[in-house]
Amino acid sequence: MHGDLPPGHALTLRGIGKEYEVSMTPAREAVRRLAAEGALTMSTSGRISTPELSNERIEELAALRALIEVELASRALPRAHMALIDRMQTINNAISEAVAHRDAVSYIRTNLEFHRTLYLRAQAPAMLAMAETVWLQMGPTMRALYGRLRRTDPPQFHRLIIAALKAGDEPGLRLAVRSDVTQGLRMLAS
Amino acid sequence: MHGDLPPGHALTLRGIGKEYEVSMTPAREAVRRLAAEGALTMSTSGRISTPELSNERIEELAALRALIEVELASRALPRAHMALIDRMQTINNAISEAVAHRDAVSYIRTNLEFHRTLYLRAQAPAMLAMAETVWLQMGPTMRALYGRLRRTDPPQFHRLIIAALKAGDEPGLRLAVRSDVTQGLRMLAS
DNA sequence: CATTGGCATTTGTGATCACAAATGCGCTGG
DNA sequence: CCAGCGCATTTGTGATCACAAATGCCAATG
Repeated sequence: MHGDLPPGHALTLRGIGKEYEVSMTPAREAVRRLAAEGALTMSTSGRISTPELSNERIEELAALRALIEVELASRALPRAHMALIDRMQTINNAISEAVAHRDAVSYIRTNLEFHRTLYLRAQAPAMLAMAETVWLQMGPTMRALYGRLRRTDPPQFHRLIIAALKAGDEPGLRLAVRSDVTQGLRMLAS
Repeated sequence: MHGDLPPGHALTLRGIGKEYEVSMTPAREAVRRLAAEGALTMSTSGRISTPELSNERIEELAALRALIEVELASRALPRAHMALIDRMQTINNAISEAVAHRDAVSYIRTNLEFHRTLYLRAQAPAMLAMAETVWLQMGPTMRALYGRLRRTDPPQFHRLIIAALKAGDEPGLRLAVRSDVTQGLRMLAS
């Protein structure tokens, strides 16, 4: 989810088991679960690797993020008090730091933390789980995308999200979240 | 997914293994995967059962269905030719049959087949997978809901969906799908 | 130099087992 | 008759193993 692995990275059950000091059995369960969620792909012969997403698949996942996360943000809005917004601003500073250090993994992790902090307030665990499943599928691809990118400025739409939250502006929040979530697509196109 | 099991139904690895003539190992993998997708729940001690959904959770899953399936229908609309609509009408007749026989499992299965037939045309596998994950979570609950229901008429909104498809009416299709998907909530309220 | 053939190695699969914890049933005592 | 206790049974966990298939390397050949 955090982009620790690049797309197409191969994994083995014995390797995972050794890494976490367990036998093949727990490693297999974890892998099968992640494969079911789309976080890993298994070839017909059972080989395990991180997914290499086609552009169509990326567009689809971005559309799913837009659908689900806009709804989550909308549901969180009435419950978003100043303490929450402050916390999001703190996380946003950490994102700037990660961007400045060109640390893709930190960037992805703090960026997702920013979103999750808001969505937790929506009190909608099933929706949040869906959103996280999408994040899981995009992890390696986001690493590749952000790694390719040469940017030094923090995400502009996060400021819009925070502003909309402060103003209680629901349409503005929906637009800001949709824009933020879809911005990765523009990177892809360029 | 099809409501073969009622909510809260307990399962054991050894029982599943015996039922499908395999050892505990494949049974465990299947159970862990289904648990990860929310189709089964595992207690803290690892006991397995079908989920008993709270009303809040049902509302959330219905909202997810509305979000995702409306999008799928919208994407399928431009590709929905007459052969597809004919097939959907045939399936709709099978639904009427299932309703007449008060067969909850057949009803659920054919109803989902109706939706899947349309959504397959959207060429959006990730979205369809998401929708099916939601279906999976609702299976036992749908069985309980439809089993409680005493109805003899087929779903009214399916006719609206077909009409909107024929007319190429996208807003109408979105509304019809949303209504159809959300109707189960009304059963719950009554 | 590229391609094909074969072989050693790697790798996932499913079964089995020992173990510990949880469960549930029957018994006892009030 | 009911509540509480204790033990036999059930149940999930993780390790290990045998096996078959796939993989990849290396050499032989055109």
